[in-house]
Amino acid sequence: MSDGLVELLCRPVTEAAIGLLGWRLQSGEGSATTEVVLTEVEAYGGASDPASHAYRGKTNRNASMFLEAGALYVYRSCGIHWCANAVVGPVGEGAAVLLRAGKPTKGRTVMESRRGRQDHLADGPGKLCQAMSIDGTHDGTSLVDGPIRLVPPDGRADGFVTASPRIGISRATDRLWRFSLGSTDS
DNA sequence: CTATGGATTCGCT
DNA sequence: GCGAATCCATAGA
Repeated sequence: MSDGLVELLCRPVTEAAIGLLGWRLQSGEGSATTEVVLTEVEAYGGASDPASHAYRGKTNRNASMFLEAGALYVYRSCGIHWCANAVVGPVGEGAAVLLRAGKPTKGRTVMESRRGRQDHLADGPGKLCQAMSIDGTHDGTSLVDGPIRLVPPDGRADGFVTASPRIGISRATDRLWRFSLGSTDS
């Protein structure tokens, strides 16, 4: 059932990140429903990951990162764009999976309208949030039962998983914790 | 209290 | 390919 998500997110952060590939991120309702298939994620550990916001401990800003698995952690990058993370592990762990990019499957027109563009609707963390209409008000909400939902892949995920260095950070770049899903259908 | 940096994106050359 | 735009929390004195 819906507990599949929580079970997945209770596994080690790298496995959870890989497992999340192919899942569908859903937001909105009715005609405004938007849905993307996750094609790119990044794993972020807790205190042992220098690149993680949770590295220096729990703060007001990243408090949601320390919630239980299945919570949504939204933060602001460079004060302009929003980035969405799925919290991983037990309460207090501080691990999360950054949802970097996705492929629009539903509500594409709505996304185009929100983004004001026809291309690159959700191929970046900030773009993904804008396309899905995720902002600070969704910080700390549940991905199982909330405005932003994560639902299992319909069938088996086609394609292959590629591991590569994380992007946009200055520390621990040697960890191949960025996972992208190469689809067989392009 | 003031200074600095960040998991980004967009536009121009 | 490179630089600018922009908000807030943390660190230091």
